Amino acid sequence: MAQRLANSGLRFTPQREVIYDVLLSKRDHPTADEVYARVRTDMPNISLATVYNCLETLVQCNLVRAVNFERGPTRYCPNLHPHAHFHDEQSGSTHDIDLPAELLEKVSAVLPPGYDAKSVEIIFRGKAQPRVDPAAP
Amino acid sequence: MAQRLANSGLRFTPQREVIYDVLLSKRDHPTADEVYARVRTDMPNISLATVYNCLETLVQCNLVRAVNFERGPTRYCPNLHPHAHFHDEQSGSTHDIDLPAELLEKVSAVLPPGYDAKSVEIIFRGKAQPRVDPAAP
DNA sequence: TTGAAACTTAGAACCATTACAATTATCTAA
DNA sequence: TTAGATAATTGTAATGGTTCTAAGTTTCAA
Ligand SMILES: [Mn+2]
Ligand SMILES: [Mn+2]
Ligand SMILES: [Zn+2]
Ligand SMILES: [Zn+2]
Repeated sequence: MAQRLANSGLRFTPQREVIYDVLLSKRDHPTADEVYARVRTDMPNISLATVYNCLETLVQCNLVRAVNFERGPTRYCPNLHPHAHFHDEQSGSTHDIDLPAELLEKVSAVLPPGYDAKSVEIIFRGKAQPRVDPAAP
Repeated sequence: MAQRLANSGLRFTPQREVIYDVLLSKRDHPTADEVYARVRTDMPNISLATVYNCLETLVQCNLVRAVNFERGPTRYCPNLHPHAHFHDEQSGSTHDIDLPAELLEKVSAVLPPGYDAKSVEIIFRGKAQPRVDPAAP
């Protein structure tokens, strides 16, 4: 992380570190407000403005992805693998869906000549069954 | 249109009609503000609140799709065919990309068991070359 | 160690959208 | 063809996530 920041002329700060830790430790695509609440248990005097600033910084240096559903608050995701998002409309929860490189190629292949896509974003909406743990009693 | 509205117990109003006409006549994914500006040339006393209300109504009865890019203002699209959106980051313009049913199936096939998607949204970002008209001199 | 550049902070401002409450229009059924 | 119930429109205020600002603080290369 320090390396990635330095590469962009950015500095390593306690605020950036704890925010990134929060994202890594619970990967449920929290909003800035949720990150703020979690970070405050470790760093009670951090400001919400700093949370926004740091999240933006982490997105800039490609450690974190910003995800949007309709006009709701932006959510933050530290999963750097190519993946889609499944938005469960009942629970409001968001799940990562792995995307094989092969599928991404097939998707980009629908673009007519002249279109040069730098990124592809795929969002599913619907409901996800709560999986039953097969090891449960 | 009147039929589609009546089916949902909604009324056919001049405001709804002119807003839908505006969307059909220039399919460049305008924002509510842009729709408001266009509608006012025909109906100068319409209110912005009504534009928002009517757009929402058209979305509800499936005559129009709402499209969002990051946190920018919602854009509105009367194209009912399954299609993706290509967002040109230089010009800010948005283009429809036709999606073959076959591709949509392949995309949905990446979902693990237990996930039931009601809709799939695909957004490309990048740059689109201005196409040269082959019939031009 | 120092100092320039970067960062954090509290609070104000922004802006797309939604809520509100009063007025007006639509449309069903007498 | 109206009456009147229901739905829609309107101007304006409020909301909420986010960004801006300007003052103080920290980082880190030299
Ligand atoms: Mn947020
Ligand atoms: Mn809009
Ligand atoms: Zn994710
Ligand atoms: Zn479209």
